[in-house]
Amino acid sequence: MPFLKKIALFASLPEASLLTIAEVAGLQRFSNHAYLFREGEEPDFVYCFIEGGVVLVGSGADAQEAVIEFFGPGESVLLPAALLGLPYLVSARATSDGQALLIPAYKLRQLIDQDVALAAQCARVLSGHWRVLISQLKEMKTQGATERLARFLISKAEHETGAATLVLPGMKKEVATRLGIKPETLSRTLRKLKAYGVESDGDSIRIASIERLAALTRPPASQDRPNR
Amino acid sequence: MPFLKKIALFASLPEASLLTIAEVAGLQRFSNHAYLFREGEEPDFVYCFIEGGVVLVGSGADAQEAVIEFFGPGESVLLPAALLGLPYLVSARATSDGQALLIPAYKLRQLIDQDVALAAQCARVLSGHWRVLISQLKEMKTQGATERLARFLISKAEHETGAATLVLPGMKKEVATRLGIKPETLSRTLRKLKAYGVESDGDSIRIASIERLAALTRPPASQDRPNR
DNA sequence: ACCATGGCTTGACTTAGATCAAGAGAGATC
DNA sequence: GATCTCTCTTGATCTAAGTCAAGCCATGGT
Repeated sequence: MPFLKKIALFASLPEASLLTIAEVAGLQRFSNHAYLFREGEEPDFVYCFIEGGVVLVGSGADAQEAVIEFFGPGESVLLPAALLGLPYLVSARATSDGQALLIPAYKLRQLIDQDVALAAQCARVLSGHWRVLISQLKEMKTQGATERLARFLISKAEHETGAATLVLPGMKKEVATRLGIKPETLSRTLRKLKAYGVESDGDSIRIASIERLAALTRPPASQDRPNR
Repeated sequence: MPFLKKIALFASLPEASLLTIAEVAGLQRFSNHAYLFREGEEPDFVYCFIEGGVVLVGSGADAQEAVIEFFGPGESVLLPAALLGLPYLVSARATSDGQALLIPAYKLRQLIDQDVALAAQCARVLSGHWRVLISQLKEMKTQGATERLARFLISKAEHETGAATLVLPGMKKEVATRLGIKPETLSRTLRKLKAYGVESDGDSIRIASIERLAALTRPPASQDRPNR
């Protein structure tokens, strides 16, 4: 199982642990827009993406969807539900064709109490996930739609300076709810960002200068604020 | 150290682990409104509350504060930053006098690679925290201020049916930003909830019927929706 | 080739919540 | 006991984002 090494959860584990995992892991292909699992279900597996990715969505009341986050190759989802044996709080919908490694939840619950390396790595990966959510929550509570979109785009760019081109990790309407806004508002906000050097064509985006865009997110701070 | 048993992180650990932890843990008293640590600092300790609690706040641009969550007795904060050795993303301000157990971060980073029981328990506690944040994010993205307040109040009540009395876990303005709204809006929203049997006096709240309040959060769902 | 379907954009209008402003109480401090 | 400061409330207005509605364009099926 060469690709175990590509999954953050397993990359740093010693050979012994890898072997045990390889024994219980299964491979699954999935196609775009397919649901890998749904909110409320009992957790059967942890999903680790080798290729392609998913979006985690929570379905609020009404028919509203709340996109929590996008996940791609090397990342894992559902560790929390699997470890605690509690129903999923979110559904996962594929954002492309791909394949994932599935680790049975009950196996993981056994292994984690026996294998220090695995347990410690789980704790570290979960810590990272926690920090991602904290950042998102902070943004939701303190920034407006424009700033959030700007930071989102920057976070999807590889480098942090100069120009960048990137592809949105999902449909525009998914990106919209990830940002906590409606698709219509995303459309308009994206257009507003043209003035800051952001060109969009379908699902690919070109940022002329990341610095310029970043300047948007922290208000001038000092004396003069031209307009706004 | 009898109170190690009262901390969720340690409650289920075997004697051997408890002893190692007791050796490195220190006790600290703190008083209301004091900052235990601030955003951006290097993580020195994990904090486990024996008595009293804190609020985790992230400071967005400008002077805006974003309250992430309240933590009280038995709970721990900062595990993620401590395990990863990354700067805190939030500050912690006491919401009452109290005392906390401090575990040095570097010790924890050592222990977690040696003690399965501890590592596994960290993973489980972090899983729980992750789920709490997911729920909050979902609410932020799909519900209005009124619904969020209602669910918040319900979550602070001990039982889930009948009447309940509760004390807000912090100042009203902290509760407000925890909910992602301004203090003024909290005031008004609280008043709106009077119509649903919620009486407030200072920081104590009386809910006449939790079921009635809960009904608010899931819209009628079926055919007829009176007004709205 | 035709017609659905569904995603995206754009415009006109509405609204939930923010902002600005003023005042009431409750502790502190001198 | 008078004054400051700080939290909370209430009222009047403003605005960012939501809603409703129409149209465009790509995709996919018949």
